[in-house]
Order: sequence, then C-alpha cells, then structure tokens
Amino acid sequence: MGQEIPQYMQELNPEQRQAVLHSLKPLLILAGAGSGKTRVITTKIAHLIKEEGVSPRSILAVTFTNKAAKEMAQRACDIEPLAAGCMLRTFHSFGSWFLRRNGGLAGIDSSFIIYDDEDMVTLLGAIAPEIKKTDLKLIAHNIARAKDCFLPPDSPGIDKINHTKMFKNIYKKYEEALARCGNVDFGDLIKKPVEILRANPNVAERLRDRFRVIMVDEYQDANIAQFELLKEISGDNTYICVVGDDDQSIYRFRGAEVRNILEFPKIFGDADIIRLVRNYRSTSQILQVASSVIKHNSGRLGKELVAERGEGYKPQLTFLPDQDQEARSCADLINRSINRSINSINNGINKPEAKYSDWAILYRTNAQSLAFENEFLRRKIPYRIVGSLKFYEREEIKDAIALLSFLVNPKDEVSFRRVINKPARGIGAATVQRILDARYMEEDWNIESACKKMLPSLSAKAAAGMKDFLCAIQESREIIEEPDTSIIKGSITKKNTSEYSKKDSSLKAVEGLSSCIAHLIQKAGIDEYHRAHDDINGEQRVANLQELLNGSVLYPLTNAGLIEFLEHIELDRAIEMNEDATDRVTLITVHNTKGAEFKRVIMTGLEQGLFPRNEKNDEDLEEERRLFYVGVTRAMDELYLTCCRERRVFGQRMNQTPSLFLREADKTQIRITGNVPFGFLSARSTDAGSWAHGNAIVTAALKKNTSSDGRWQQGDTVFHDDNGYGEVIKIIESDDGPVIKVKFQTGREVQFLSMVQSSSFMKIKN
DNA sequence: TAATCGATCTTTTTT
DNA sequence: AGATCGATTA
Repeated sequence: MGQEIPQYMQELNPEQRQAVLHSLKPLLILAGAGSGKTRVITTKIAHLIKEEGVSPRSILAVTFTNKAAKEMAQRACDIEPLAAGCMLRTFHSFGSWFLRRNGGLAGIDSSFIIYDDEDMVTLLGAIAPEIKKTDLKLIAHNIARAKDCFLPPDSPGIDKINHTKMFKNIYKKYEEALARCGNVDFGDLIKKPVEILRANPNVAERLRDRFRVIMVDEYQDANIAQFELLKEISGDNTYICVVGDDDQSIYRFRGAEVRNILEFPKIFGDADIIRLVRNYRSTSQILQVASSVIKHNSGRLGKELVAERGEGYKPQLTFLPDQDQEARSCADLINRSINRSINSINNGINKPEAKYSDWAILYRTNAQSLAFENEFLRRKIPYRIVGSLKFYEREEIKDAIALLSFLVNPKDEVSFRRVINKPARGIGAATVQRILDARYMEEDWNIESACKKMLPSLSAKAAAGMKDFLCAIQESREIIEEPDTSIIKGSITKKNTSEYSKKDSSLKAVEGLSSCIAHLIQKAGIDEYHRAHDDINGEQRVANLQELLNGSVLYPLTNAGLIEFLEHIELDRAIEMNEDATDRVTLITVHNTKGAEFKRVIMTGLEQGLFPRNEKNDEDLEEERRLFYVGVTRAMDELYLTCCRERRVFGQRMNQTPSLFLREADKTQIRITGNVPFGFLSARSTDAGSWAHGNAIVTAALKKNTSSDGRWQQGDTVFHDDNGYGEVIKIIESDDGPVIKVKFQTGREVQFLSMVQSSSFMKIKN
C-alpha cells in the first residue's frame, strides 16, 4: 500500500520477493539448499497478516519436524507478532489435532494415544503369536507403508505393498485390534482425517472455510496420504503454496513420494513455479562438489545452485586406513582448528574464533558414531549426539509411558501387556490371555473392568498381584480425577512452567509435588523395579525416568494433561538433553542434518556399501546421492570427506572401496590426502600403472613433540610408513601452512601438508 | 516364573 | 563387537 518498502522485504532478493508477493494461483517454490526458503515462508506469513489483512487464524503452515515448526513460528513472530495466532504444525500433529476433535466420526475416542512402531509389533504379536518377531516387524513396516499410500486392507492397490492373502488378512485384523484398543498409529494420523473429511462434507467445508492459506515446507517429503489430506483441506478459495527441493528428497523409504513435487503443477492445475537458486550458505567450491555429484541423477526438475559467496577453502578428501584412524583424524582436524584459534588470539591476530560447535561429523548410519564417541571421550573433545538417542525406545521409558497410557485408556491392550507384570506380580502369559479373552464381555472392551471381574477366579498368587496392580491404578486415578486439586494444580503448573523446567529441577523437586505425574510412576513401582532389576544400569535407568518425569512437570495432573503429555512424547521425540550452551562438536546422521548448517562439516565413511548403502535399484542409488548432496550442502566454510580402506562390519574386518560419489565428484575442486587407493584418480586413464601419488598431495602430521620447535627445514630426514626414509628437499608456504616436498630413497618425490595428524609420518632428525 | 547363558542376528535412514 | 532372543535351568 504505502510507498515505503518495509525492511523485511528489502532483505530479499528478487525471486524471494516475488515468492512472498505471489497470490491467486497455487505456487510451487523450488528452493535449493541454503537459498533462504525459511525466510521466504516466514516473511510470506508475516506479509499476509501485515499487508494483506489475512487473519492469522486462517493460516496453516505444515512442516515435517517439530524443530522446523518451532523455528518457523519464532521467525515469523519476529517479523509480525500476530503470526503467533497461525496454526504451525507438523503433518502428524495437525492430524492429531483434527482427530481429537473429529475422531468420533470414525469411532475414535478423543483420549486415544499414538502407537509407535514397537507398539505396532506388540499388537501384531498378540494377533498372530505364531509369527516370528522379525516377520512381524516386516508386516508392521508394510502396514505403515500401506497407510502412507492411503491403502486400506481391501483396496485393490494393496497388492503393490504385499499381494499375499496372509498380509491382507493380518492387516485387517490389526485394524480391528487397534480399534478395540481405542488407539491409532502414526499412519492413522494422516489416513483417518482424510477418510473423515471425505465421509463428512460438512466437516470438510468447515475446515476449508477456516484455512484460507496453506503452506507446506519440505514438500518433497510428503507421502501420498499427506498429499490426499492437502487436497481435502484446500478448497476453491484456498491459497496453497508448497516449498521443496526434489534434490533433497531423502525419505522415499518411508513413503515420501517425489512425484508429489514433480507433478504438483499438473495436479494443482495451473500452478506457478518460482525457483530459488542463489545459495547464501556455502562457498562455491563446496557447491561445486555437491552439484558435480547430484547431476548424475535423472528425473530432476533441474536447477543449479548459484554461489553467492566467494571461493573459500578447497574441500579436502582424506583416505585413511580404518575407522579408528578416521576418528583420530577428525579429532586432529578439530583440535588443530581450536589450537590455531587460540594461537592467533594469543598473537593478537583478529581471526574468527574457532569453536567446537562450528564442527559437525556426519555419518550414514548411527552405528558409526561409536568410534567417534570413544575417540572424543579419550581426547576430551566435547560432543553431542543428535537423534539416535532412542530415549523414548528405552525399556524403562516405555514402561512409564505404558502405565500412563493405560491410565488414560483402559482399553489399551499393548500398554496393559507391558505393565501388568512390571514390577513382577506373578501374572504370567496364561493369566494375561484369560483377562484379554474376558474383556470381550465388558462394555467397551475395558480391560481394567475385566481384571476386576476375573479377580475371584485367579490363583491365589495371581490374585494378590492383580489386587496390587488394580490398587495402584485406582489410587492413581483418584489423584487424577480429584476435580478441585487437579484444576488448581493444573493452572499452577502451567503458570510456573519456567520455574519447574529449570535444569535444577532434580528428582527432589519432583518428589516434593506429591500429586504430579512422577508420583504415579513411583506408586506403580516402576522406578523401584528398574533400580533393583539391573545392577549395572539400574541407576542410569532411574535417571532416565527422572529425565522423562522432569519434563512431565509442565503438564497438569488431569486426564487432559496426561493426554497432552503423551502426545508430546509421541510426536516430538527429539528430546532436549544437554541443550545447554556448552560448546560441542555435533555427531549426526546425514538424515538428521536436514535444515541444519555448520561452518565445518566432515562427511565420514564415504565407502561403497556404506554410503551409498547397498542399493537394490537405481531409485535407491539416486536417493543415496541426494543424501550425499544434502550432507555436502550443510557446510558453510569448510568441507572434509573421509574414506577408509578397511572397516569393522559386524566385528569383522572388511576391505572397503571408495564411494561412487567420490568418483563422481569434481576432483579439480578437491584436495586429496592420505593414501590414495589404486586407480582412484586414474578412473579415466587406460594406464592403470600411472595413478595416484604423483598427482596427490599426501598429508601427514608435523610431530610437535620432537626435539626442536617443530618447524620444518630443508634437509630434515624423515621416515614414512609407506615410503621409507627420505629427505625434505623443498618447503612451500601455502594458505594452509607449509607444504613439504620429500624425496625418498626410492627416488619418489611426494609432497606433504601439515593438515592432518597421523602417526604414520614421523620426523626423526632435525 | 525369573535369571542366565549361548546362539544368532545386526547397520539404514524417522514423523 | 554388541545387542537381542530363546532355550535351559533353578
């Protein structure tokens, strides 16, 4: 309206501005890595509210992770505080929100809890005890996949997932069992809302009436069911805008459908496309590596990132003997950067400070983190591990959650099975089965009522245990349902959130509140069970329970509070442990890095069969390649790649070969160090003999602990594991420190750079 | 019914 | 190498 362009718009480049101002038609924003897509989305939200008069209430923004949702909310509010009124959720939390309100239309009680993969397997085991657990896992996976694709058991398309009659049968039985429990699984959070919306046009109408603007982040990760949900909630008057990058689609394995993005313009007819290709994150040499690899993929929408930053440092590829040396090499690299920083500060040089938190170690599989943890512990390098904590998958945590779930929903068979005999109450499989059979006599299949009814017919031992269990449940329920205390406690707890969530809210603080969620767990004896049960890990387990229960203090001790707490646990599993300001290196899987950025990135384990992982087909390989692309484009200033010659796999030494992606990468943009494997650089040469070392600068360390000040001089005698004795013939100063040219007794001349410490290179005489 | 010791399998990636 | 599972034993 006004003549003046607001500050937040001035900060945008022309394409970004165009995307923010766009209206009327559906919009697909193809946003390359580091192109400022979050800025575009948040600015667009703010702009809609500020300038277009859109009510925050009618804006829905969907992301895939809670972290992204929180960040987006924060940044939108920074520009326009009213953005706090928008609905900003993950797909699953949106589905859950919808189901709690409208689930009744599909026979789902609003107090449902959400089963995770493990719970699915437990339930399947109850349906088909004759099937082995590994097979049950596969079936659970297939059911989840079917739901991702919006395929019920009797749909014709189900054959694509698994065509056997047995599968369809068990899928059907699983759905029935789930309904009996009154719960849902992850897939249902998307699938059920679609079904309800289709069967109830009035509900759909109301929803479409409310949400006039829908935005979807990371659209390339949407699966078919999520796509269907989008179609259901967007009506003729809905403005829909999706943001994604086909090159960053890395969740095909869990049902993400790249075609959603490839065919968006076709399906949401007449959509506009805006490409954001200016990359503000990485230096051009890093982007060069990324794009030289990703261009081997077919079926891309086509988009080449343009580096807006300068050249920077050359990415470095290091070949190492094994994973232990790999870890050591990374630790050296990190320590060197820290020491260099300290030195330059001491010398009064105003160099940017190097911090541990500038560094991230990326790996393909969680198992690889072990070697780094060991080495970093030994070297006292502070680190944090992102994801993989599997906190909520731990036995003691699941036990506590199961108890709370059963309190909320006494139909919950999975939770019942888990808690009935923990602590030991002398109730075995036979008794459990009798109870579960008896529940069908109860109204609503209430398992707790069945327990009470069966009490007289149980053996003395089982009956005593059952009484104990029922008492604990009953007492807990009395605490929860005492109306006046719960309401007061609820409001107090909510208001004092910050006070209780402080780090020092130790167990004592929790114990002080006699009627809080933690108290329920103690009452049931779950913490005591774990303390006594496991000599070695018992205390750790109790500590984990405390960690969980500390979080629960934020929720009021009401039924609703419990449900909220459980939902939070199920949908936001990224627990904030060690989220203090401590300066730490990040250890992280490549999948987990999406959306993140680091100044210095080390991508490790770039070996065939590990990264890329054994691929079954071309599509798998392309997804691995995208994953590589995602990893590389996390780096802002420095990129390091490592590849081991040998690796322990299942405790067995395995010979490794360099990753296909290393062969595809533009070698002119990479400094290659370490012992280069035969043939790596001569892939194009017909002469297999003329390879490697001649072209490569081999890196080794300057040993500081030798006699003099550690400086290299011409004439120094050296020893090298691979090359034997030699003499320093030339020293060349470079940006990265001195490059040392050595002539070995074999006659070969090799250059060394003092970048990576390695015990294979020693200076023996000055 | 619980605890202990081998045998067997594991390494994708996650809302 | 380490975890998990299951059969065997007390």
